[in-house]
Amino acid sequence: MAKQRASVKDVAQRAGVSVGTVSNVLNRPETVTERTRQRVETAMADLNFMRNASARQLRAGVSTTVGAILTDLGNPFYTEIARGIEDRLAVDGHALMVCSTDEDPQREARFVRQFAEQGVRGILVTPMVSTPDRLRELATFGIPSVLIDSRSDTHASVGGDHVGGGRLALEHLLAQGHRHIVFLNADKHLQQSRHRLRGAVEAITAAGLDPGTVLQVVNLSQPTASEGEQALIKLLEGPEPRPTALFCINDIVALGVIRGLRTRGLRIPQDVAVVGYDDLYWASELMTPLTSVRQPMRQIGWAAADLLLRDPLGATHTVFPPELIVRKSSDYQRPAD
Amino acid sequence: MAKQRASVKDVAQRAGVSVGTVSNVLNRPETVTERTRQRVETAMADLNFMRNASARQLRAGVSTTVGAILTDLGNPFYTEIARGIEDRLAVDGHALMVCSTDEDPQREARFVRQFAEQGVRGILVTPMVSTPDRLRELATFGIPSVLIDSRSDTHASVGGDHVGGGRLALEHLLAQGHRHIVFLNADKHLQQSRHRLRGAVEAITAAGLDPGTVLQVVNLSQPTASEGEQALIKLLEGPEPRPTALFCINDIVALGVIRGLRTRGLRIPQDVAVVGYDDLYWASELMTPLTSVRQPMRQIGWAAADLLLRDPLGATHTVFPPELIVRKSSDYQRPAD
DNA sequence: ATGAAAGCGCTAACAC
DNA sequence: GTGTTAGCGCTTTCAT
Repeated sequence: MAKQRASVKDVAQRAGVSVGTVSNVLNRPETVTERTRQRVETAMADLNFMRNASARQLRAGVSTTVGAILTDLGNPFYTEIARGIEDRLAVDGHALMVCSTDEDPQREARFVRQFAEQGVRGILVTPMVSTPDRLRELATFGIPSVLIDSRSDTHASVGGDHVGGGRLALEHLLAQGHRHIVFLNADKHLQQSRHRLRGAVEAITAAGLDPGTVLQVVNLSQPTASEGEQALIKLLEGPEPRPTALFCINDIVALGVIRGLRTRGLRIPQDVAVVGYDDLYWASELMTPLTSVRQPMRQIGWAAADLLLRDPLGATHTVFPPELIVRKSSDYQRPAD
Repeated sequence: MAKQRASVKDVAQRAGVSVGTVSNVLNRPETVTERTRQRVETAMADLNFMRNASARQLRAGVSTTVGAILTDLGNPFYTEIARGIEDRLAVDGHALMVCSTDEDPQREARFVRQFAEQGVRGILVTPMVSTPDRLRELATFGIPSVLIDSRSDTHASVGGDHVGGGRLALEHLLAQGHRHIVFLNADKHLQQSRHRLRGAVEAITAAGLDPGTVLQVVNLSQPTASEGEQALIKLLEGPEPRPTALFCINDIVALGVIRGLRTRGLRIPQDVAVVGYDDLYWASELMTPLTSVRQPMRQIGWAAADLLLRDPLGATHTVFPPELIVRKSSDYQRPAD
């Protein structure tokens, strides 16, 4: 039933040449006479020959697939990155394997190993703290990797400037007169979280204010809409003073926060201002258009894949500057108390 | 520099057994003595042995990766499907290769071939009209495939009921009193487009009305927000009567339409009602909360992968029923003219 | 229960 | 310019 696929041997036979010649037209066509090349190519077409990538990789050691280990394929931030990666890989015909870690180190470790066994050409990863260690060993086996969206001294990386992004957001909120701000942050171990917090604190200090009194940090167990909404509820039920502004680690969390504020009849931005991060494509169309720190996700993905393919060694760090897009959710000048 | 990876040979040597035994430990541990199994496993751990998937696949013919050919990894509809696929594959340790066709048959053909060369275990694809032909040949080579989101007589498929979805949307709009409705549809060759249109027409006919006068169809070159907005502008500038309701092929198009209506000062739903499709997670939080036909994307992806892995032959069709979620964008009873 | 050896499809070195 | 051949790492008979 299952027909056998044609191999180089079959092609060679049909074209009346040796397998070596077939291999040559495949890999070094310039070394083959025009005439025989034609014959071989005809034979290939006739037999519908398809190279066996496993055999090729086993023998030649060349891999043409790249693995991407992302935090969550269900999150547009990461899929935009994936799209950028894909576009770059398509340029020279590489394939992309993907997986989501959901920030579980165990899962990540499994995927790293799986990709290594597949013999991928390299690995792109939106990392956790422990990730670089897991990748170092692979590097000794000749499997390079590039970190996305956060950096490490030992690895090449491509991402946004999170310190700058945090600073931008806070500068804006301070300028709008806010003095009780809550940062709905992700896991405190994540570099992005720490960097954005650092930027926020810098902005407050630079304004001559005390971070300890101006900024309260809440770490979410997951940066999702429902966690954002939960955290908001707790804040509203908590002790005074109520915050006048919320800085959210991403737009999805902000979405949940906006929903929660609306449900409770609080006005945005008059009662509470909201700032998100990533500037996802729907941010401008929300019930309250969302102020957000924009990152060029697709470019980041593209650049990361590009780095991996051209120059995976060395610890280059490509940083894309963030951009604050001010919209209604924070567009309100607060009167001084 | 680049250390060599340990092979079964190295493991065998270190454990003082033959490579056959190592292979047995890997593939049929029950046939090996407890004691030697221990020894081999220790050796593997010591050498940090990683199986070479290429060699394994070449020799044993088993592949542990699945290819998914999706329309667009940048679109949440497809990434939710991807996430569902991924979750199912993770259950038995399969890896996922993905790519976006952007509805380009050429690209699709390239990816099909690429996956075939990789020797994937099977292919999942959100197809175009010509897709089944492209896959049929692979089936004869023993590479099964499952269509997602649209069906064919020759292939297994998993997806939503688009006829039913179109019917739901139109029944609703007709009940609200609309008699001039525009369907912002995708490519007319896509099965989803045709099915949803058929459902829409059915609903109109069932209501005793004339589809020709009630429904106008506009086919978008791409189902994107900006194309949706463009189409809207043309409609508004076009001849009377202006439509009172817009049925959009997906929520992204609806997003553009809503933006366009707002920009031009038209009220939703009083002046124009809008209905989307897919019910993406932000639909309820838009400036005008969006009525939409919900599809269980993640489940669809999961079911498709499940089908591929368990029972890829035969032409099973799994259909998930759509659900209409009514929100403000269409929540207005139109007075009879 | 374990070992020896053939061979999956391909590439690359070498011979002609 | 083309043919011959060894061998990549693994699995799998077939002996023992």
